[in-house]
Amino acid sequence: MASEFGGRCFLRFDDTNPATESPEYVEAIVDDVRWLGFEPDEIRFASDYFDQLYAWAEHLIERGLAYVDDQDADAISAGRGGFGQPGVESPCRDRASEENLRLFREMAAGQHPEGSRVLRARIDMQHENMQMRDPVMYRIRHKHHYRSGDRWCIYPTYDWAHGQSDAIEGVTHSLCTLEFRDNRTLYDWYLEHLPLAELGHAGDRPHQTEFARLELTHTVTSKRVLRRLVEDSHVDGWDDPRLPTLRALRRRGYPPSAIRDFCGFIGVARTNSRHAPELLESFVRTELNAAAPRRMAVLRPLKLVITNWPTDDDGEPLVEYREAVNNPEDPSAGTRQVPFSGTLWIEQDDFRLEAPPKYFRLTPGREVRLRAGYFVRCTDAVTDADGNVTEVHCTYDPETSGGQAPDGRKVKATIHWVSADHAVPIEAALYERLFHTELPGERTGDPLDDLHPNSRELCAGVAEPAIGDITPGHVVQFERLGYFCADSAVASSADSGSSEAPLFHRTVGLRDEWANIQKRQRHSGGSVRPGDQGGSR
RNA sequence: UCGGGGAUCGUUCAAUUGGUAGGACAUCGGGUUUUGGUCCCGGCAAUGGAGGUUCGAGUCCUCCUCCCCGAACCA
Repeated sequence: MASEFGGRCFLRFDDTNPATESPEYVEAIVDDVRWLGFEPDEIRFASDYFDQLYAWAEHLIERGLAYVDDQDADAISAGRGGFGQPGVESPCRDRASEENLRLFREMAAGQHPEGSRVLRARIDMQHENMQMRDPVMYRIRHKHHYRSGDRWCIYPTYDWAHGQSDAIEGVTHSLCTLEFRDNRTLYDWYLEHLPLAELGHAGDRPHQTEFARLELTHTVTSKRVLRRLVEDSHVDGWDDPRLPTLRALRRRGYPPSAIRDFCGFIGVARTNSRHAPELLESFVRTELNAAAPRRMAVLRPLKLVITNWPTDDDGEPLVEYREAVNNPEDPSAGTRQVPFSGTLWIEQDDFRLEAPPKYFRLTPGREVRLRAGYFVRCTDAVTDADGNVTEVHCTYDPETSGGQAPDGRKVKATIHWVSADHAVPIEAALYERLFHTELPGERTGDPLDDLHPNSRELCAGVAEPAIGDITPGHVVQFERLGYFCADSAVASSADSGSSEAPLFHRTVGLRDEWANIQKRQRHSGGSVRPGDQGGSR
């Protein structure tokens, strides 16, 4: 927004609570923001302003607008009243300002125990907005702060720090999420009662604007719940590709530009809404379709033998190098050589002993095209004792080397493959939504009750040799399977068993028409709706 | 219970001062295609409800309904 209007953008950490701040979080957030593509003009901390905040607190005390309250947290809470019930004033509320000043200085000097007193703004205990019922400005915390060290033992609350920090920085537009709407009244009250002119900033004081947070279905964004997922090992860490955190999306291969496009497209609104992840995924696909190099990989291998494949003088099957385009969307990406021979791995999904309706792939008697290879016709299949297909036999047509038949006959499917003798083992992680419901926790109150039991499936697969070109952190399209990101973690946190195979995270699948057809076939599944038959109305 | 926000296709974001409700995702149909991908064409589909003002209301007024936030020494 700052760049759109030629302004400057500050990234500020409101580190007002020494108990919940740590440098690790700061570094992680700054790192995530940079990766997303934003360079803050300045990084600031509310703790930079503790001195000014303290001086302003005395300013309010001197004017009878703040007082030290000796009540404990429970008493203050009880005195605040409730929705529709007015609060009651604290017995300390009319203390003389000299005494308030003395007490406040003693608090700052460490002469009072933690929790014994607070400084409150003196506003209105009858106010219909709870934020205005004498909010707490300072609390005593005898704790070390990761930035201000042991200099302070009283710490400002968020409300007392936020607007003032904005004012000190000369911020004009202070953006925050919807739940702070009620706090805005207090934000304005503080700023109106402080000598901001002394700051020397030109123009108006800061103003707060609220907008709806970005929510997605089938996941959680609550820090509390995310932490539970991580700490209770439901996921592998903050960068587990199933999480919606920026570092997770990064590890999964989401291009930052796709995330930015998505955010720009949905815009900024005040409506509480929850976007379907499909929309984000469509931006990811658009980006990756243009940029990702193509390779062939087989995730659930099934052996295919070409029975009429020629052998060389030693009786060994011939090896042929086929030229394959690296990206049909980008001719400049060039081509590569892919080894082809008489024994190949194909996808189990690409063969059926008995083909269901609309199934275009391999089945006995049918001819399909091997991508960048030849037409092959299935002659028969070998099954084991349980009836599982273990091997598929085909014959190839040497005339179809160009991918077309000279006699003009067509095939309805093109399938991918990997030469068995040249296959390099890989491991692929396929992800489902982390939660199987749109709004996790809606039924039981606990989001974890809606965890998808199999949100990750690991496949031991094979890929063509040129997979070696794909370095960690980069995304490749496995043809017909989706986009996959080479894992960038030093040691894979996924339990990959004994395999040393490189790990690929499926960023997102390709649009899958066949999956839709199957879904429809399942839903119609022989049952006919009553109205469809009778023709009566 | 009181205060504050909000409500438009299945989902989501639009719609000058009141003037034909539009796009994207999803979905369905068709075309192209050596990825059932991409691309192209087309279809379906909405103003929460009831009144009122007006030639004309998603936009203005009244009442109602539903959803979200708010009673931390959290942010």
